[in-house]
Amino acid sequence: MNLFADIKTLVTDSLHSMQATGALPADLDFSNVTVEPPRDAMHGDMATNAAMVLAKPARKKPREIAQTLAEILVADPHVISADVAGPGFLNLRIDPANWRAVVPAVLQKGADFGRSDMGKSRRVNVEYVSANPTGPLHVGHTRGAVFGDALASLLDFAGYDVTREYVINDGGSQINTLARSAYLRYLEAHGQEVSFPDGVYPGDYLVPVGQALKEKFGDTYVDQPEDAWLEEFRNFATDAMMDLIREDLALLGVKMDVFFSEKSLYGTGKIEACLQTLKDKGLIYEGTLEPPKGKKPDDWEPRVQTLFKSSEFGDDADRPVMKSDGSWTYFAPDIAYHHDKILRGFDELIDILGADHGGYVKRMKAAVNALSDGKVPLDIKLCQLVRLFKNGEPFKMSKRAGTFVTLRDVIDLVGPDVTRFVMLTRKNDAPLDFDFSKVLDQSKDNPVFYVQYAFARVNSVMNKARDGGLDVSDTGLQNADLDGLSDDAELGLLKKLGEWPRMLELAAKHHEPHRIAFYLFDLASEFHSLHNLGKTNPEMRFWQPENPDLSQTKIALIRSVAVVLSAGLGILGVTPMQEMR
RNA sequence: GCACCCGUAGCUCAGCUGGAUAGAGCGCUGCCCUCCGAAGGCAGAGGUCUCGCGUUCGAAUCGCGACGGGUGCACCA
Repeated sequence: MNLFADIKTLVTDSLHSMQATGALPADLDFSNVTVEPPRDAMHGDMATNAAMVLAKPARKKPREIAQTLAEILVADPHVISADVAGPGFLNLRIDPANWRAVVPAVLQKGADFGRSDMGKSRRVNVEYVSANPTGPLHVGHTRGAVFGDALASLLDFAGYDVTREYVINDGGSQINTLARSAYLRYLEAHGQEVSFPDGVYPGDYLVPVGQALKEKFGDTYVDQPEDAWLEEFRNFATDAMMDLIREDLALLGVKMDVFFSEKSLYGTGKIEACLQTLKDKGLIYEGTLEPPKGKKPDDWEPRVQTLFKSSEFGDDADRPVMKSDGSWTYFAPDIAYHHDKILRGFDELIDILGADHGGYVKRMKAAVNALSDGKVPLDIKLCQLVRLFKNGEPFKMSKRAGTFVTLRDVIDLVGPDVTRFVMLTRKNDAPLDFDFSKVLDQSKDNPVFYVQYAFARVNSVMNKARDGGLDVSDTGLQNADLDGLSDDAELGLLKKLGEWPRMLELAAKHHEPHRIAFYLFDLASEFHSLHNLGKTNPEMRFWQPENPDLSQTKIALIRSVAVVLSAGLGILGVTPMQEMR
């Protein structure tokens, strides 16, 4: 159930009947009509802007339309009052019974309450992390991983058919660097003194790879030229790094459906076929680009290359797909990869990238637009930097990797739940401060704790009531008489619960999982507030041993809060805690 | 120079794609436990939504132009 959607339907039905009686002209677009919570609760339960939106096309005064609409709406049993306010707002008061009905709906559906079919099972591919397989994941990857995973879960909850995908960049030259770095560790494993020049990866994580290479190949490659071992070491090291990355992801609780190898595009004709498709559309040509503006490279000279006409799709310039020596640029296999996703039948594509890839957005959207004839939308979400602190001091070095803080470092220090929640308390395009000391703080200053605590607190009350002999099972609570929920604070909490399905659809529509984190914080806040009323006013306590019926009513409400908290945390990938330790 | 992101309370940030008197948390001031978990709650002070022009019934939100901050601008991946 989604009360806001129900009332919106009621409003549009009423508008149609106004058209039938001639109160409104027949040809009107209702798509801008909204039903939403008013900013100020004093105004009512819901407000609609229908009269103001329609005033101009209908050539009527907004207040006049609102008045007629109000008369129709109050006739409906759901609506207690409909008042015209301000320039033409229509404020609605809903029969509290409608809000109370949220409770049995939550208790019956459990964690599925709020699930939506807005996605209509459309197939969405969410590509995230996709770190180069050259070492362990670091904090930057962590944010992208958490964001992508939560977004995927959110879309799933909203009725999309979601595929979580990781593309392994195993085709580029950084893999050669990895192989050479592994070779040095291999020599080291044979007791040789090695040094690590600039341009190779010095991290300790390659030590075991060197050992494993020794076990596998013995001393076969010890004094051999690069040609002899490069291919072999590339494959071995890439596999080892992907195992490492999979372990990292597992620590975070991230599970991918597909690991796509970029290498699989080479030598299979896929890149060629993709570019031929573009060529057939007249979007590939031989040409010369302008020199780059700003810092001009010293060695720049005009050269003829194979270019993609991305400027026809809003990019600033055309982009090269082939170098002058005839090899592919990075862009070419990436286009082919997105082409592959289109060919696999996805209706929508989403890429999660680091903010440093901002320059890539327009050209990739251009390519997808061209290849799908504008039919498959591509949304690219850029995740800003994470700034790490400890006790207010910047935190930079890792014991493991030496040069950067790894995902494992973060998980070891604060655990996956805290990591995930904190990283989702900011929208993706805002930088995030992550202070190791603050995120572990057990107080209301820490949103993670605050939300978890609300859940634990509900459980605590329920345990107490259960010990007192009350039936607090979900089926038992469904039978509670909810008329006893009449206090403003209780109704406020009911309304907040009623907003959950609506909030969720908006978050899914905008690809913004952070909205869930903020909602959960608000919900927890209203719960704590209500809980506190019982401190001074015993009648407001949830568990009142002398009044089991009323207790059951109140506990049905807070149990619903716990269910929604749990569902929301579940989408974010955070495990709710029964009790705080 | 160009593109993208950002600019909201002293600080860190929300603001539901144009709605009503712009909201939280921290910090500051003052309150509330013989208490279902005070690991909490309530109240107060604090704003020219960076600035200007425009669009309209109505702008923090949309458009244009400044200013300030970040990121990216190679045949790198």
